[in-house]
Amino acid sequence: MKTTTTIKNLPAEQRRAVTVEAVIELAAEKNPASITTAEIAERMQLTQGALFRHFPNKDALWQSVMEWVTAQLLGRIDKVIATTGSPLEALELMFAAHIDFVVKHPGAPRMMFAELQRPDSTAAKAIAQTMLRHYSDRVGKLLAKGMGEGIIDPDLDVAAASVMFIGMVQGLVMQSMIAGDIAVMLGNAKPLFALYARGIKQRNHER
Amino acid sequence: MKTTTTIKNLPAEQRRAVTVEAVIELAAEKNPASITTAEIAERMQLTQGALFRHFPNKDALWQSVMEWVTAQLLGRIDKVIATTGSPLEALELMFAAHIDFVVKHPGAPRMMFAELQRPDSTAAKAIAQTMLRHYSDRVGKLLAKGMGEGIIDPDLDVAAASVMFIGMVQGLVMQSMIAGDIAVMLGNAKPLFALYARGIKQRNHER
DNA sequence: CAAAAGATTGTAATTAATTACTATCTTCCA
DNA sequence: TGGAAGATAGTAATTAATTACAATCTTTTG
Repeated sequence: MKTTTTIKNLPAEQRRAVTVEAVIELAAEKNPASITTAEIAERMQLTQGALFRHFPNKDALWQSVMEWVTAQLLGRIDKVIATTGSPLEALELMFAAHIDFVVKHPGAPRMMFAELQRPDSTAAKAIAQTMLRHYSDRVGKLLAKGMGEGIIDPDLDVAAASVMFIGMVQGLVMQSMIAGDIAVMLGNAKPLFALYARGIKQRNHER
Repeated sequence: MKTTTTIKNLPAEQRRAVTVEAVIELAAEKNPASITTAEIAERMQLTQGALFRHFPNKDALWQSVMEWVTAQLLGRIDKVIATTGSPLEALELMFAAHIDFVVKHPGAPRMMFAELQRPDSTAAKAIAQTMLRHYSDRVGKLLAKGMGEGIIDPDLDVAAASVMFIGMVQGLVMQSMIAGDIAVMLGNAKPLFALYARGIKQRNHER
């Protein structure tokens, strides 16, 4: 038999996938900017040089990581939006899906933030930027739809409401980093969205 | 004459202060975790080795930086709180003061975030954590006071409202990083707080 | 079907550059 | 003039990337 803690001679595509996962894992434990190729290799039970058989350089690896994060997050979110009628409910499920993803992969938001901080204009950074733009678009569209349906306050500042939506996630990430415990996000997610909903909802005009 | 682009032979205390400022400046331009002592020295027109005449090691320097950020931010905020009667108005001015500080020193929030991400428990990280706890306390106290005065919804989840307050700042920082322009924060600050206020305010009970 | 030929994946060692930090000499100025 | 501040020139360790070589998988072909 061979229950295989370590798998060697993986086909290239598979090895690349495993490498990306290893980076996400490491990003959960330390500042992504400080992750070395040696650490990645060690985590995968591989020699450092072997990494460069699958990625021409470190930047290319980081680009793959950002593509993975983008596909994962936008994929989950779009699935939720597609299967939900009410825009307000969609926003709530979208928020929950995002939190769920971040709890499962705490390294993902850290990678995002680290990439956005880079001064140069690398491919990885560009991916992170477009991803967030798409994310913001999704929120904006749902808000606009809700305004059309009379559920959301017609005087709402959509840009501000989008910033606040992303800020909520970021605030939870921050809180979990202070607490040193990722799970605290789950407990605060629901009341947080309730507060958000209270701010954007249309009010009764009876007086 | 000598209009002093470069000032040499500064007294130790002054040199330390200038060094901290240089780090904050660099942190605005790149990931704080990637800042090297050589870069800091270059920015100050000093040789790299000279830095270690004023700081025993890099960690000590980073600790000083975090102490500076703490003193600056909490200082500004406490001044605002002390000179404002209404808790809701105090929250708004506190938010404005925070944004103003971040716009003037974009490196500050990045240093905070980078410190919180560290896996080890350094002195600098501890300072960052306590700072955020104090910050959260200030918000919580103001919210509680507002609830007592009947201005803020008595059923409000104070913890969630605190997370959202910090999240707003973080969201604006994120937005400015996408845009690559720090000043966008100023334009979105006011509508953002208005949305926040709408979520936490006490409602009229006439019906 | 089996063995040779080729391609793929991985190892171990080494590279030049960069890192934080130090020892020693020089300059400044109170 | 003597102590503080900076310059100069180092150190050992770590970094991403490259090398020559070996193991292993896949394809071809007699």
